[in-house]
Amino acid sequence: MLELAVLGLLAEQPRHGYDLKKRLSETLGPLWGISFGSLYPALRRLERSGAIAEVDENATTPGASFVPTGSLKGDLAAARMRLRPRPTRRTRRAYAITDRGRVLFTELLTDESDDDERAFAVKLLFCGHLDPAARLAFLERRRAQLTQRLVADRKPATRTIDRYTRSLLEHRARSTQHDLDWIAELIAQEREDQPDDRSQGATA
Amino acid sequence: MLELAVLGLLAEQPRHGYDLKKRLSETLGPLWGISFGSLYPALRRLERSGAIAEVDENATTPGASFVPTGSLKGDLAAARMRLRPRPTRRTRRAYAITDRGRVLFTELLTDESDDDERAFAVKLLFCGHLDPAARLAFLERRRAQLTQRLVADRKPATRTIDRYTRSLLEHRARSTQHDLDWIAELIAQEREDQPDDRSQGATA
DNA sequence: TGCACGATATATCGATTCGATATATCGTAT
DNA sequence: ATACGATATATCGAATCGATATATCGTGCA
Repeated sequence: MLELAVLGLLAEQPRHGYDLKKRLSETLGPLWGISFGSLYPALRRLERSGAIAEVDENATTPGASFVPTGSLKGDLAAARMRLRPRPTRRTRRAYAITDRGRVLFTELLTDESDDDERAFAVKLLFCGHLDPAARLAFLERRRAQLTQRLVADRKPATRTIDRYTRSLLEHRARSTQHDLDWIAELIAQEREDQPDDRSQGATA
Repeated sequence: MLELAVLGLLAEQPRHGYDLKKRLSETLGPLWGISFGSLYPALRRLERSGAIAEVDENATTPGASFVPTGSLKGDLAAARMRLRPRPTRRTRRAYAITDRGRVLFTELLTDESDDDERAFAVKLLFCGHLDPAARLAFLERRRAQLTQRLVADRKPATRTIDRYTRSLLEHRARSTQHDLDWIAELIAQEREDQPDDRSQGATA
């Protein structure tokens, strides 16, 4: 999931870790407070797998020039580092998405096997990269999921429940309905933009 | 967090793992799909620390009779197990909360340092165990948190954002407002039940 | 000039949680 | 009998979290 989020942001332009975290936190907000302890390992995983690559931050045309910044930028800093046992880098590392990364991005974005709350939010952020039909399918999938949940929520509890528990359950049901209305509106907007409606036909 | 949830349920009556998971899943629902991979280790942690203890399921008076079920219930099953290298138990293990556990439960329930979405939901489930003043403080804390978030959500985005991102942010703000209304009502109900309002007075 | 301090930035550790998988037991319908 | 689905526990590797450490940058101010 984190990998999808990172790839999605890097698909726009090269960024460094701290920036990625800021963007994701302000957009996903309380739903997913990404931590550095998961972000940096994720970046290393992606780099190892060749989905992203470190780039010179000053490269203005993203994707074009991969200047592998193996050399150093500041001699003083470098000298200081050489004095220490493990020369940990603490200056910016900018990453750009690679062609392999774009393929992976599409795979993760269209993967239907993981569809929890988080996954939906992240995928929605980047569903502009999907073609209209796939995007509609994605939204419909979410709608079905929420409808399903609402059915489960509506059925009265089998056992006696405490006052606060009841309130929580009632609020959850209302929230689900709220989410459902939202998705329905997103779908309506999609259909408006795409009246080309061959309803589930295989005439792609 | 899981520990609080487990202790809260066991405070009502002894239960076994599978049951705990069912209860929590149906109540916390999509917000927190507890997995066995976290539940069973949590049970072992709690048992090691003495917060819970294994009990005979047939014990009708919880907390009174701790019959350590070291002995076996079925000879045939036991015989079958002895034939295997590692006689893993797969029959029910019921646990009951101990006095140590009740202390820990209260500590976790009143701990203000972790207050994310999950923590709020879990604590709400068990806030009936708090005294009215503490419960009100808990709800007020949540209200402040949501109000804070709403302020952050309301401020217009500094940068250009995509259509779907905007929709997500708008929906989030509405959801937060929805949650806030809910909490406000819970608080109102509390004050109704507790008009005894000596505002922060120590006259318990 | 220098230097204190908060914001920016990366890294890492231990613990918790997740998701998948394996396997045993129980109830019941055929 | 026995096949099957629901109940039940256990475990592994990987992802994530939360805390902590440390370096660098920008800015105000003495």
